Amino acid sequence: MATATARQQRTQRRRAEIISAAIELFQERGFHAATTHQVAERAGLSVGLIYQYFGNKEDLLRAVIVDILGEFRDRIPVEIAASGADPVARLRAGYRAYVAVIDENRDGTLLTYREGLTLAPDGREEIKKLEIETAAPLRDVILEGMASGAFVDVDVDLVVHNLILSAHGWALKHWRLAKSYDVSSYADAQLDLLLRAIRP
Amino acid sequence: MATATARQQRTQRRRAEIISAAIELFQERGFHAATTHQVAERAGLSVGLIYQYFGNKEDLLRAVIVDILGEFRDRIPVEIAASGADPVARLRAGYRAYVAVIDENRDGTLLTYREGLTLAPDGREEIKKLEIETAAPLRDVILEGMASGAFVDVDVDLVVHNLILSAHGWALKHWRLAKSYDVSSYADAQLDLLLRAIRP
Amino acid sequence: MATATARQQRTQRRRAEIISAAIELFQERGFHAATTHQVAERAGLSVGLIYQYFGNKEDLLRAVIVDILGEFRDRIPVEIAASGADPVARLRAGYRAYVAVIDENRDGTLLTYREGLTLAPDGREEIKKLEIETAAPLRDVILEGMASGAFVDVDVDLVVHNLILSAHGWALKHWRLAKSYDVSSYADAQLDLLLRAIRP
Amino acid sequence: MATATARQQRTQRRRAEIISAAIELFQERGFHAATTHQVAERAGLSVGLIYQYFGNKEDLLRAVIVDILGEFRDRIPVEIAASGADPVARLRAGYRAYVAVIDENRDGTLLTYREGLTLAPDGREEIKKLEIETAAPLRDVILEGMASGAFVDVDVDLVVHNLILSAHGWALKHWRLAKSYDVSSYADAQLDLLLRAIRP
DNA sequence: TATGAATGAGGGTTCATTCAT
DNA sequence: CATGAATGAACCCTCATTCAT
Repeated sequence: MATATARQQRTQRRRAEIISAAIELFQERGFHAATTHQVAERAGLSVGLIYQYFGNKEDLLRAVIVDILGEFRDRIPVEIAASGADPVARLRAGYRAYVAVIDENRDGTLLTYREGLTLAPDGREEIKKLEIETAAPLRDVILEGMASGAFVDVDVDLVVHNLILSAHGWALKHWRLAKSYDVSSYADAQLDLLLRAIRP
Repeated sequence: MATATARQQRTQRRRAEIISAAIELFQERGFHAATTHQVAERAGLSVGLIYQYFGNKEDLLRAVIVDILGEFRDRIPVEIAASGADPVARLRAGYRAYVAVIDENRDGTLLTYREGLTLAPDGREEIKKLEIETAAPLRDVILEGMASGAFVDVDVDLVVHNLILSAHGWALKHWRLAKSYDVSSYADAQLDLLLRAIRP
Repeated sequence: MATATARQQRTQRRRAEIISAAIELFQERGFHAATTHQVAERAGLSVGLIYQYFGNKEDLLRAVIVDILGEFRDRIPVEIAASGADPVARLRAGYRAYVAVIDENRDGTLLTYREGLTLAPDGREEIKKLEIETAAPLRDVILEGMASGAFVDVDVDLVVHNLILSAHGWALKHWRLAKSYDVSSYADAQLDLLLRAIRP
Repeated sequence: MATATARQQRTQRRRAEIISAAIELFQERGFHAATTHQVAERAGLSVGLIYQYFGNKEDLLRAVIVDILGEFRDRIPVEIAASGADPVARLRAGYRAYVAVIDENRDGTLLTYREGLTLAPDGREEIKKLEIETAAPLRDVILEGMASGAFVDVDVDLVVHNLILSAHGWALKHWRLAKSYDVSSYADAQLDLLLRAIRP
């Protein structure tokens, strides 16, 4: 039905608008300091509506974080796929994409760190699952590399853990890193360091 | 005067009690969700007293973070000094101490991550300074090692940044890492990886 | 639009309800001793709403005082205008109206005296301006009288100052004056005294 | 006993110091905004001591007001007595003294107005009694004048009421009056006006 | 659907007052 | 007498949430 579809689209748009406003506000002032009224105002609609789209403030936070993590899940595999077959090239592409997403969303990344515990256990589990899902493509690349002999045998999970930490580090310590690096050179420097450790 | 000293000691103890209770509560429920009344109750004293020792809730948070960072500043140099002259041994000692402090203080570490941004600019600056101070001993060890030829030439600050991130990683992702590592093996695994990258 | 008007009316009514409750309470117990919860309770609505209509407790006090002063501004000129052309009659009408308003609003008048200084400089200025505005009609009457020869030349401002003080005196010392006077006889006695001084 | 006397003197001095500090503070910030700690600090002693000299904060306020009113009670009769036998001269002397005390203690006068109601009924009664006592000398002067034919027959209490109101008016509306008058000319102008009304 | 007026529990903070030293 | 650390009741204010329109 055309009407139903139109309505659904409208709903989708509304949701996106609210999430977008919430991301901005949560980043600017932190989840707790930002009020639902402010979110409503910035999104250009009424408080009541927020409660129709998201049951409560915490659910909105969850949606916001999921939205951010979603970008990683969507973009990293694409970039890896587009980079050919060489494990090193694939790793480089994946990591660079990861850091790029973080850079475009620096405050959002911090938000995930700051407010992860704010969520109730349910939400926390959802986030953890998404984080693992997000890291999976990088994990696969390392595994492939190890299988093909391009990388030595190491604890994949530790390496992935480090990759992700170092990527997040770009947001976490941006105030210091930005003096010596830009996104691209940071990613390269980290990759060089890692490759020295895991190349045969 | 004995009395003056006794009073000072009492004051010190009180401060420590409050900070300790605050760390627990802030980490359990988050800074915003924890109430000053709860902190008072857990510390076994009255709300009013908290406000006599720390001007307000945010100052308490600041004190808590400073207190945690202080432990790094105090313990790492000692461990390094006690480990002899070999750069690798010194690095190992310093990093292990760092990870150990984090492990003993996992809640506090997470707190620093979560709530560091909650502070007003002033407090944030203070924390940043302390963080740099805290990292200095590790930084010196790397520099010595590079000077003596024990390590190849790399960007010291990047390496130190990674060391600290990976140490914090132990607290940040403890829920996952604890399945494969204990503190000690985690530190060793990370050191091995790093040494592969920076040894000639 | 009917709805908009209805809403505005409702808003006006709410404001008036809150102000009315506040006048009562502030006068009964003093501004500081009265709590916002008490005001809300007496007005039959919630605390939160008070803060939606008036930003904070002090602003409520300001509104209360402005409201009271407004009655003078509205009523005195009307009474004067309705009293003909004779300066003495006009003075009498104006002053009696002034005292009448005070009598109907004795609590409010005392409040102005007691709590006027409680306001921050901004509010104080606003009040001062209103006070001057309030006195203007009486001032004009005296000036007319002097111009027409009905009154001798005196310092208008001093005379007006005394008129207002003596009117306020009815509220300030009501506990004593009420033994000998009622509103009307008080106003007359004061007028007689004044006229002896300023009639040629 | 010399020691007992010395102790009493010390007590008297302490009391005076506290009252003096309290007057300053209460005037500067109002009774409610001033804290007992601030009073203690300004008086150069500990909070606890205030509670030994005055049972509680309200009693301190009462003492402060009594102290101020005491000055009227002490000075006006002296000035009247020193001004000879002429009723007009005596009235002038008494009123000028009254206004002078107010001028020297402008904030204290306002304090009496603002905080009179703050006191519990007991204290309020005490103040009222003192006010009447304070006005008595002026009342007597008017009565004498009426008896001697220097003044016409009027309601003494109304006249005294006006005298005192106008004197207080100097403190209450000082911000406006100070543009046209100083203490002395204000007293004279008021006296002139009054004398036109009550001289035969 | 959409609004926003209304609610009220709860939090940070203050400060008069006490009491062990 | 004198101190000042300690208490805790109480206040102002915020803000997530609801619901009549």
